[in-house]
Amino acid sequence: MSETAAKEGPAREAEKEETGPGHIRQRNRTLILTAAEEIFAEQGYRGATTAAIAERAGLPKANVHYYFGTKEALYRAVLDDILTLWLGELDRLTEDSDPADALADYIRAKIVHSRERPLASRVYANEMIRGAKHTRDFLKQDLKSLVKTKSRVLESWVAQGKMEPVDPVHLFSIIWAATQHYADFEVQVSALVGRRQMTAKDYDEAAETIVRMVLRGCGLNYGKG
Amino acid sequence: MSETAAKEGPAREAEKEETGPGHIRQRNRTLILTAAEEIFAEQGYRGATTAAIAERAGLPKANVHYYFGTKEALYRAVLDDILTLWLGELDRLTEDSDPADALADYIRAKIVHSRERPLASRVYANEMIRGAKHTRDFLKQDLKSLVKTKSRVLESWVAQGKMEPVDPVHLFSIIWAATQHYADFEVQVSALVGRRQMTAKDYDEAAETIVRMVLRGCGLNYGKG
DNA sequence: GCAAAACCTGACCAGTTGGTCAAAATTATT
DNA sequence: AATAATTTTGACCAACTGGTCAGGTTTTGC
Repeated sequence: MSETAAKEGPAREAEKEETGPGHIRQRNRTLILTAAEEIFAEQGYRGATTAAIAERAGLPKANVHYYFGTKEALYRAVLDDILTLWLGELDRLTEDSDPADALADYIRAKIVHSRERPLASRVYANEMIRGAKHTRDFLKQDLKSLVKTKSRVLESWVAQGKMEPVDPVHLFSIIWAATQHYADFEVQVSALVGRRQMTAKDYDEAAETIVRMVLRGCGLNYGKG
Repeated sequence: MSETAAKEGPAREAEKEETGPGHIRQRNRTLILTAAEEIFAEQGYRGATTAAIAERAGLPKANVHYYFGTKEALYRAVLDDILTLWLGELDRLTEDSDPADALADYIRAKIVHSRERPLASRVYANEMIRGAKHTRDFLKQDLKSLVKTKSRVLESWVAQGKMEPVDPVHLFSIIWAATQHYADFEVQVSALVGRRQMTAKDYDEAAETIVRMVLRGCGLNYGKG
């Protein structure tokens, strides 16, 4: 994508008072990006107003436009942050790792993400639902080639006799759908488990259920299976 | 919910020219509801404008307000339609049916839904992502009690030794997530399979992959499993 | 055929929106 | 200390938004 994500500040002590050139820009951009992620997740693209984002960030509206220009540029920057966060996630799937361990680890990591950064997941889900107008290139290039790479890993696992053949696109789709569901549809799942908020145990049980279905679906052992 | 869904017109021949009292109301409400589902799915609640809905329906904006009053009432009517459509969906899960057959049928039916009415799914997904402000009661009452009823069916299957125990809430969550993903994230899946639009075969393969994982995850037979 | 009910709609309105700008305040550089 | 660069912000604007309404047209019931 285009905009650069929030970078680390100067590697100083963990002191509040940062100094040096650009530290104001750094702080305010982060404030705005965080606020924007919240508002975009809660209200959708069109529903989010720059005024609401500014208020949540504790800055005047004109300041938001000073740093990001337009609402659309800010939205792209938020998406950039999310995609950067998600991109390296598939690293644990390698040819010589154990399929069951690798897939289970990946699923559990994705569930942790759903618990810890549900807002990011919701912004992304919103973007997909509305047709991925700002993410077309990412999907057709970065994500597609990443999936292609990882498909070869799956094929090698199959060739090594480690697992049954499974269509990789559908496998990833199911894993992503199931794990992100706990972020995007949190309100529905919460209602069904009868709690105002899901507990850590709820998320763990969700992860184990998904792991169980995926592993057995791939002809791998899980529990009694 | 409150508003009534689109009802069947008088059971006449399949003629275009309907007559009789209320036929105008019937026709225009359907036109507006269909247009509204499209616009709400594409733009989200806030992004959808009554003007855009009216234009898509081929009617002046004031006409939309004549039939539905407010944008919010129209949105609730659209949601009503969707929920009514989805409510009777779980009927095939009964105590004396075969778990493998019943679950497989249900998953395949849900995938058909994702293919044939993706817009409805997207409106619902959007509503969940944004916190289900208009659907709280449905979630906590109708859906929760329905899931509770169906949980007893699952428990009876387990008691009959037909399948392994599985947490019903997570099982349904995974099924819904995986199947609806093909409607909500259609643009992403399309990009990954490398087609502008998914084919019927793509949907069938998706369904079979989900069925395979769910059945084996429940300790049921599927293919070589 | 006629009155009542239902339907239609252009014109209008008050509130909101993303975005601009110029002048002031602060921070960085020399 | 002086100058340059960056940051801050209230005031402003044109476009758009959901919603209203009065007066007209069509459909319905009898």
